[in-house]
Amino acid sequence: MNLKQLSHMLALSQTTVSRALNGYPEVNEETRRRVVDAAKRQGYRPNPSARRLATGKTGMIGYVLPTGTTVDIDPHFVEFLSGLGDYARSHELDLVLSPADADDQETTYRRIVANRQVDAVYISSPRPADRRVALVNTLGIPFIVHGRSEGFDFDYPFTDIDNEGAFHEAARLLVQLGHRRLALINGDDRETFAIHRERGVRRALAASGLMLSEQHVCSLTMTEENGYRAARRLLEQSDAPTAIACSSLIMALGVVRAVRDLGLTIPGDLSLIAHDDVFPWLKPENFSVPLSTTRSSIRLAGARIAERLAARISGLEEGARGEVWPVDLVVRGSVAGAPA
Amino acid sequence: MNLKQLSHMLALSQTTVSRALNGYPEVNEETRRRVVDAAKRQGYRPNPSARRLATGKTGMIGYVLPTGTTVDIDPHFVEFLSGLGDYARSHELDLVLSPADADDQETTYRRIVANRQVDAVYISSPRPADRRVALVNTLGIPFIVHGRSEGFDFDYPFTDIDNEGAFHEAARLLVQLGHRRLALINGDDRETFAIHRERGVRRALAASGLMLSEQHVCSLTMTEENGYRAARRLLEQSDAPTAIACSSLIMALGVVRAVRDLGLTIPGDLSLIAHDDVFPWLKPENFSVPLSTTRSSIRLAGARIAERLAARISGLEEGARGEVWPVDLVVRGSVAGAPA
DNA sequence: AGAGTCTTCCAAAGCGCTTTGGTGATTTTG
DNA sequence: CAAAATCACCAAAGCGCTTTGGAAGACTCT
Repeated sequence: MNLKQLSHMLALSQTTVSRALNGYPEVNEETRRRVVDAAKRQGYRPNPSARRLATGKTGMIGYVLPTGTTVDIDPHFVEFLSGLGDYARSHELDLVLSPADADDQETTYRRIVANRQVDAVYISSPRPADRRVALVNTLGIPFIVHGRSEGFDFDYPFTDIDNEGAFHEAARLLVQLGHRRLALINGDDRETFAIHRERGVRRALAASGLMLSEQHVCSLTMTEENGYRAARRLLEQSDAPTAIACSSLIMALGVVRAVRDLGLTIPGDLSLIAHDDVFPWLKPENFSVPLSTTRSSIRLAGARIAERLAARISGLEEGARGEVWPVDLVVRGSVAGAPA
Repeated sequence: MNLKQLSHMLALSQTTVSRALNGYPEVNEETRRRVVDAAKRQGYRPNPSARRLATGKTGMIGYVLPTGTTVDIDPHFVEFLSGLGDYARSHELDLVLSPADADDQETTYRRIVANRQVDAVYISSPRPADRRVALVNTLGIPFIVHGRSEGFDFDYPFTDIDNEGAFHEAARLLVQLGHRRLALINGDDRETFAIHRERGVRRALAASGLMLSEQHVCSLTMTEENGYRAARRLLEQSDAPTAIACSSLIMALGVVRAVRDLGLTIPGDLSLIAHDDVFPWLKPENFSVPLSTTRSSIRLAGARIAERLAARISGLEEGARGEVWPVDLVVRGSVAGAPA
């Protein structure tokens, strides 16, 4: 059932039927009702291919997915997707993932924009002066950044959490508990979130006249194994830290294992706070010693970004507003006063 | 730069240019070269919207993503996606995720087929007599099932691993080591993979005249917390098992925690084998006691399924061939002879 | 009553591609 | 050497929508 047939059986022109269905004003309300009724009864659904050829609108949002045999997709992605999908579903939006060579995403961005394959895109895991952000900004496609970039001469719309504030609070608490030697097990420090977290820790330490020494900060992709390695390295130093802030729950698993392997205890010998993106399958309260966390649901972020993208597509949102969400500091058993 | 302009500057008809570019035979090789050259030089790329309106081909593969506030996307998904994306990238295929109400995916399948939004789809986490499989089969869109369904009067194409064989081998090893009371911590037993795994364990036990008692099998979604709960329940029974087969590494984390909480040891008091889908961020060899596993890379499965979908789209693959991959049993420190 | 203004509808022109159904020119065939 | 086959190309008709540029009729206003 296409528009031609439908309009024919209604004895109306395609124009009128199209307009009736799309809510244009120049059609009699009585006629509109007839049309809408008939369309529903006949199960008419406009062919999206035809519509996009005519309008350029696709009803899809895009994401360029960096791939490669040595490239791993972040497990956070799936939670983000849950939120995004949940919103998108209720608004009949689809998500198209365009796999790209991790070292050349630009080609893909250009392609999906030139081909008008999607109405908007989002960008995740941004770095300072991220080229993708600059690119989509000049290409002129609606977009939202999940996280923040830095160092541009233009503004852009983003949704981020207060990484600096979160890790500032975490470090401040540890300092107040008497810790003098803090360490940070961070994610990839080419990404902005990691930079902000380090900044937060340093600021908290500086406020008490302390420093984060270079050998007390690790920056690694967030795997259990890397968490273990980092923790061992830190704890086997002569001036081993008495407290660690850790950028991920998965890494924290490794930290806990290292602590155990070394015959130490949490929080007796080491206090630990990790960032929790809220996975359904791994909860900080279930660690053998319940883990203190800075908590922010990445799933909610996904839903929010879908919402903003939808708003931009339909012209309801404009400009370069950035929003920064506060992060909860949840104190559980893994922190205590510094050992004597 | 569109076809019209290109053909005009070449002083050829759109027909000839189109055919030259798409490799049709009825065009002089010399002319074809001219056309291809010009197209490359001008950076001409056919508008996909127009092409799909004309041909119905989209260059996209689809996946219906079950969503809902209470629905969690399986973390395995992201690894599967890595493989899928890696293949898709090299073949200029995009993936479109259509979020659907988890309780009504049929509407979405019908929509993407009726609208010709994708050239093929894949289905994951199938159950016996899975309605989605029956549906796409009748809808007539090319598809591959990742995993297996059961109980249809038709065949369908799938790629699965030998779950029954894997857990049969695992259980057989444990029995040979003298274990008499085995337990199974399984995934959702409405899904085929879980049924097959249980079948494998039962078969191995039966071969030695043993049984899998009802209170020794747990079926839960695969989270750390559920692994913990299941293990505690099992180990606090009067006839506690001396060996556990576990369907996921994430659950195994919980099992290990439970064992520790109960003051038991692996493998002294309990032998443990888990299934490993090969995550980059959590490796069985890094468990405090290295974990024995049945191993099969879900990422490779993703790449294979993308490959088969591509083959089906281009007509290179037909029929209902199912393939079943063998699974490695990797023995590490977490198994030992049954305690006396 | 005639001019202007809405209201409500329509015919037809895109959107940019593929594909059908030819048409001359050249080569092959009996 | 005429007939048949092949080659290399083209004009135009879709694909199914949206949107432009009217146009007919009803209504208002002076």
